[in-house]
Amino acid sequence: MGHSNIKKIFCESTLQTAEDLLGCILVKETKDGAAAGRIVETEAYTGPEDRAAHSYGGRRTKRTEIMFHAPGHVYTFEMHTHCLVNVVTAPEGRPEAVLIRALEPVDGIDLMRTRRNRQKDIELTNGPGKLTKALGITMEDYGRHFSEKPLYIIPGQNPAEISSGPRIGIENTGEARDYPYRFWETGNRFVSK
DNA sequence: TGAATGATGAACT
DNA sequence: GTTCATCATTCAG
Repeated sequence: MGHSNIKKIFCESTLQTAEDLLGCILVKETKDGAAAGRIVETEAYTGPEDRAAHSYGGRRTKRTEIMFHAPGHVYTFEMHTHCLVNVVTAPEGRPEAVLIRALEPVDGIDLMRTRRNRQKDIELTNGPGKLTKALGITMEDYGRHFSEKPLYIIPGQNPAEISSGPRIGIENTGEARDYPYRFWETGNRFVSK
Protein backbone atom coordinates (compact mmCIF):
# COMPACT_ATOMS: atom_id res chain seq x y z
CA MET A 1 0.00 0.00 0.00
CA GLY A 2 1.52 3.31 -1.09
CA HIS A 3 1.80 6.52 0.90
CA SER A 4 1.94 8.82 -2.10
CA ASN A 5 -0.88 11.09 -0.88
CA ILE A 6 -1.28 11.94 2.80
CA LYS A 7 -4.70 13.51 2.33
CA LYS A 8 -5.93 10.23 0.86
CA ILE A 9 -4.83 8.41 4.02
CA PHE A 10 -6.92 10.76 6.17
CA CYS A 11 -10.03 9.79 4.18
CA GLU A 12 -9.83 6.03 4.53
CA SER A 13 -11.75 4.11 7.19
CA THR A 14 -10.51 4.98 10.67
CA LEU A 15 -8.99 1.52 11.23
CA GLN A 16 -7.23 1.70 7.86
CA THR A 17 -5.97 5.20 8.60
CA ALA A 18 -4.59 4.02 11.95
CA GLU A 19 -2.53 1.41 10.07
CA ASP A 20 -1.52 3.62 7.17
CA LEU A 21 -0.29 6.45 9.42
CA LEU A 22 2.40 4.05 10.65
CA GLY A 23 5.63 5.05 8.94
CA CYS A 24 4.46 8.59 8.16
CA ILE A 25 6.43 11.55 9.52
CA LEU A 26 4.88 13.95 12.05
CA VAL A 27 6.47 17.43 11.98
CA LYS A 28 6.04 20.45 14.26
CA GLU A 29 7.71 23.77 13.50
CA THR A 30 8.08 26.41 16.21
CA LYS A 31 10.24 29.48 16.74
CA ASP A 32 12.76 27.20 18.45
CA GLY A 33 13.08 25.03 15.34
CA ALA A 34 11.54 21.95 13.78
CA ALA A 35 11.16 18.52 15.35
CA ALA A 36 9.95 15.41 13.55
CA GLY A 37 9.33 11.74 14.22
CA ARG A 38 8.22 8.65 12.36
CA ILE A 39 4.84 7.38 13.59
CA VAL A 40 5.28 3.85 14.99
CA GLU A 41 2.15 3.38 17.16
CA THR A 42 -1.48 4.49 16.80
CA GLU A 43 -4.96 3.78 18.21
CA ALA A 44 -8.32 4.07 16.41
CA TYR A 45 -11.38 5.59 18.14
CA THR A 46 -14.43 4.81 16.07
CA GLY A 47 -17.03 7.30 17.19
CA PRO A 48 -20.57 6.99 18.62
CA GLU A 49 -20.50 3.18 18.92
CA ASP A 50 -17.08 3.03 20.60
CA ARG A 51 -17.39 3.29 24.38
CA ALA A 52 -13.73 4.27 24.69
CA ALA A 53 -14.11 7.28 22.37
CA HIS A 54 -14.71 10.78 23.68
CA SER A 55 -17.46 11.02 21.06
CA TYR A 56 -19.27 7.90 22.33
CA GLY A 57 -23.02 8.29 22.02
CA GLY A 58 -22.52 11.23 19.68
CA ARG A 59 -21.34 13.48 22.48
CA ARG A 60 -20.66 16.84 20.85
CA THR A 61 -19.03 19.28 23.28
CA LYS A 62 -16.46 22.03 23.10
CA ARG A 63 -13.76 19.40 23.50
CA THR A 64 -15.03 16.92 20.87
CA GLU A 65 -16.32 19.49 18.36
CA ILE A 66 -13.38 19.11 15.99
CA MET A 67 -13.99 15.34 15.74
CA PHE A 68 -17.17 16.13 13.80
CA HIS A 69 -15.23 18.11 11.20
CA ALA A 70 -13.49 16.97 8.02
CA PRO A 71 -10.74 14.32 8.09
CA GLY A 72 -7.17 15.53 8.66
CA HIS A 73 -7.96 18.07 11.36
CA VAL A 74 -5.92 18.19 14.58
CA TYR A 75 -7.70 17.01 17.76
CA THR A 76 -5.65 17.80 20.85
CA PHE A 77 -6.93 17.32 24.39
CA GLU A 78 -5.47 17.53 27.87
CA MET A 79 -5.54 14.85 30.51
CA HIS A 80 -3.76 15.11 33.86
CA THR A 81 -0.77 17.30 33.04
CA HIS A 82 -0.37 16.16 29.44
CA CYS A 83 -1.52 17.03 25.93
CA LEU A 84 -2.41 14.17 23.54
CA VAL A 85 -2.74 14.50 19.77
CA ASN A 86 -5.18 12.81 17.33
CA VAL A 87 -5.86 12.86 13.60
CA VAL A 88 -9.57 13.39 12.83
CA THR A 89 -10.88 10.71 10.45
CA ALA A 90 -14.16 9.61 8.81
CA PRO A 91 -16.47 11.86 6.75
CA GLU A 92 -17.63 15.19 8.17
CA GLY A 93 -20.29 14.55 10.84
CA ARG A 94 -18.79 11.19 11.86
CA PRO A 95 -16.72 11.85 15.03
CA GLU A 96 -13.82 9.41 14.69
CA ALA A 97 -10.08 9.87 15.24
CA VAL A 98 -6.68 8.19 15.46
CA LEU A 99 -4.47 8.80 18.51
CA ILE A 100 -0.74 9.06 17.82
CA ARG A 101 0.89 7.06 20.63
CA ALA A 102 4.59 6.87 19.75
CA LEU A 103 7.24 8.21 17.39
CA GLU A 104 10.76 7.28 16.36
CA PRO A 105 12.76 10.56 16.45
CA VAL A 106 13.87 11.70 13.00
CA ASP A 107 14.82 15.37 13.21
CA GLY A 108 15.37 18.00 15.91
CA ILE A 109 16.54 15.47 18.48
CA ASP A 110 18.53 18.05 20.45
CA LEU A 111 15.39 20.18 20.72
CA MET A 112 13.48 17.12 21.91
CA ARG A 113 16.12 16.44 24.56
CA THR A 114 15.81 20.00 25.84
CA ARG A 115 12.02 19.88 25.94
CA ARG A 116 12.05 16.49 27.65
CA ASN A 117 14.59 17.61 30.24
CA ARG A 118 17.44 15.52 28.82
CA GLN A 119 15.74 12.16 29.26
CA LYS A 120 17.29 9.06 27.68
CA ASP A 121 16.69 9.09 23.91
CA ILE A 122 14.49 5.99 24.08
CA GLU A 123 12.18 7.95 26.43
CA LEU A 124 11.83 11.05 24.23
CA THR A 125 8.78 10.02 22.20
CA ASN A 126 7.68 6.51 23.32
CA GLY A 127 4.28 7.58 24.68
CA PRO A 128 1.40 9.88 23.70
CA GLY A 129 2.14 12.53 26.34
CA LYS A 130 5.90 12.32 25.81
CA LEU A 131 5.84 12.89 22.06
CA THR A 132 3.68 16.01 22.28
CA LYS A 133 6.13 17.54 24.76
CA ALA A 134 9.12 16.53 22.60
CA LEU A 135 7.59 18.13 19.49
CA GLY A 136 6.06 21.15 21.23
CA ILE A 137 2.47 20.17 20.38
CA THR A 138 -0.04 22.03 22.60
CA MET A 139 -3.71 23.03 22.76
CA GLU A 140 -2.73 25.89 20.41
CA ASP A 141 -2.76 23.23 17.69
CA TYR A 142 -6.41 22.24 18.28
CA GLY A 143 -8.43 22.69 15.09
CA ARG A 144 -5.48 23.03 12.76
CA HIS A 145 -5.09 20.69 9.76
CA PHE A 146 -2.36 18.09 9.30
CA SER A 147 -1.79 19.13 5.68
CA GLU A 148 -0.54 22.60 6.71
CA LYS A 149 2.29 24.10 8.73
CA PRO A 150 3.20 24.35 11.52
CA LEU A 151 1.94 20.85 12.43
CA TYR A 152 1.78 18.41 9.55
CA ILE A 153 2.20 14.81 8.39
CA ILE A 154 4.16 13.68 5.35
CA PRO A 155 4.65 10.23 3.78
CA GLY A 156 7.44 8.00 5.10
CA GLN A 157 8.71 4.47 4.91
CA ASN A 158 6.06 1.80 5.44
CA PRO A 159 6.58 -0.68 8.29
CA ALA A 160 7.78 -4.11 7.21
CA GLU A 161 5.18 -5.66 9.52
CA ILE A 162 2.29 -4.33 11.61
CA SER A 163 1.04 -5.77 14.93
CA SER A 164 -2.28 -5.03 16.62
CA GLY A 165 -3.85 -5.45 20.05
CA PRO A 166 -6.13 -3.85 22.66
CA ARG A 167 -5.86 -0.14 23.36
CA ILE A 168 -4.05 1.23 26.41
CA GLY A 169 -5.64 2.89 29.44
CA ILE A 170 -9.33 2.23 28.72
CA GLU A 171 -10.00 -0.53 31.25
CA ASN A 172 -13.38 0.88 32.28
CA THR A 173 -15.12 0.91 28.88
CA GLY A 174 -16.97 -2.41 28.78
CA GLU A 175 -16.66 -4.50 25.63
CA ALA A 176 -14.67 -1.76 23.88
CA ARG A 177 -11.78 -2.57 26.21
CA ASP A 178 -10.85 -5.59 24.11
CA TYR A 179 -11.21 -4.22 20.58
CA PRO A 180 -7.86 -4.67 18.74
CA TYR A 181 -7.71 -1.04 17.69
CA ARG A 182 -4.08 -0.39 18.62
CA PHE A 183 -1.48 -0.76 15.87
CA TRP A 184 2.30 -0.62 15.93
CA GLU A 185 5.32 -1.39 13.80
CA THR A 186 6.35 -4.88 14.80
CA GLY A 187 9.58 -4.84 16.79
CA ASN A 188 10.09 -1.07 16.85
CA ARG A 189 11.76 -0.12 20.14
CA PHE A 190 9.99 3.25 20.41
CA VAL A 191 6.55 1.61 20.81
CA SER A 192 5.15 2.59 24.23
CA LYS A 193 4.51 -0.92 25.59
C1' DT B 1 -20.96 25.76 41.90
C1' DG B 2 -18.87 21.65 43.11
C1' DA B 3 -17.07 16.99 42.56
C1' DA B 4 -15.60 13.08 39.92
C1' DT B 5 -12.89 11.62 36.25
C1' DG B 6 -9.23 10.45 33.26
C1' DA B 7 -6.85 7.73 25.63
C1' DT B 8 -0.41 9.70 31.32
C1' DG B 9 4.16 9.82 33.19
C1' DA B 10 7.38 9.62 36.81
C1' DA B 11 8.95 7.87 40.86
C1' DC B 12 8.67 4.80 43.89
C1' DT B 13 8.72 -0.50 46.55
C1' DG C 1 3.87 -4.26 40.93
C1' DT C 2 1.92 0.76 43.34
C1' DT C 3 1.11 5.70 44.25
C1' DC C 4 0.29 10.32 43.01
C1' DA C 5 0.87 14.88 40.80
C1' DT C 6 -2.50 18.13 38.96
C1' DC C 7 -6.24 20.34 36.04
C1' DA C 8 -9.60 20.93 32.14
C1' DT C 9 -13.73 18.87 31.06
C1' DT C 10 -18.00 17.12 32.11
C1' DC C 11 -22.15 16.51 34.43
C1' DA C 12 -25.05 16.48 38.48
C1' DG C 13 -27.62 19.45 41.36
